[in-house]
Amino acid sequence: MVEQTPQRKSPDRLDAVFHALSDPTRRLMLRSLAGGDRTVGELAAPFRMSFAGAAKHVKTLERSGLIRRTVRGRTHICRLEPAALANANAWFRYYARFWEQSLDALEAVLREEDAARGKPSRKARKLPQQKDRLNEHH
Amino acid sequence: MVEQTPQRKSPDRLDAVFHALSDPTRRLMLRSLAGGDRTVGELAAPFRMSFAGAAKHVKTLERSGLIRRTVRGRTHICRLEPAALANANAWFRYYARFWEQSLDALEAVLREEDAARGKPSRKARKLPQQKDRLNEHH
DNA sequence: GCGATATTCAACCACATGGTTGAGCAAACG
DNA sequence: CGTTTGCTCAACCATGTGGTTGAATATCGC
Repeated sequence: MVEQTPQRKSPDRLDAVFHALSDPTRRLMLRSLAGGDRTVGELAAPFRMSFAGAAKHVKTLERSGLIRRTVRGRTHICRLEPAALANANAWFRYYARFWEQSLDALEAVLREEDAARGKPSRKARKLPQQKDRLNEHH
Repeated sequence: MVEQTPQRKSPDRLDAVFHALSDPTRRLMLRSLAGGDRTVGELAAPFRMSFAGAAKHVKTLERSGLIRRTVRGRTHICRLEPAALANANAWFRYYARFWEQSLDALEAVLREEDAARGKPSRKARKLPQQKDRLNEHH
């Protein structure tokens, strides 16, 4: 039997957050919002799709809680809402515990950007014997 | 300019990864896998849905790259494949700095980013010239 | 061999999703 | 005032998704 979920604290918002993130258009919109608040029109502009189509994506982001919108006159200004992302990030952190061994391998991947060449430090992390992994760590 | 930064490594895998994570059943399966390798039957057992239904979820996880399966006899053993998760985690890392900016003192982040380049006061609100395409293929 | 086990596969269903178009509506502009 | 702007809404369509059932396919135990 599978234990009760680690996501019980943020009930089903995680579903919406991850779903929102699963679309490249919406990720790019978030990326744009990372540079500052944007109107729906500004968010929609870069995409080839219709305005209403892009506005749907904005609404999806809003429903997920990732962004918030304030109406000012006829323009709707969107801004990031970091709380929702924090939940998803917490999810990753939770699982990072279990995947710790592989996670420092992934750290290496992330650093590859900086240390792409230069040092062949190659930590040779013993390429884990998949037998005893993550059982001692809770 | 909108750089395609974090997604370029595994082109559309991010879509699949976030999509896989957007379902609570699949997240619970991942949680089970965090405790060790599992057969498809073991993964499916805790859920009230049909076996074939659960097996579909397993397949979705596999397609996303989050898990890998090795066939041994008639049983299929699934194990976590953290590399895919690494990309999603990298995505979070990338956006974390923008998020912090809206969370607390944005000047700190701006200083770290721009002071090195010598660009003084900066209004993040300014709309960048993103008229150029960022649609398609990210 | 036989039968039980572990799994995939195919067909099907209800419904959500991503996209379109066209209309409608409130606010800003001249 | 009327017209344009910014945006939502509703209808529609194609495809995808989560779920079912009923096979079919290997494999293990006897």
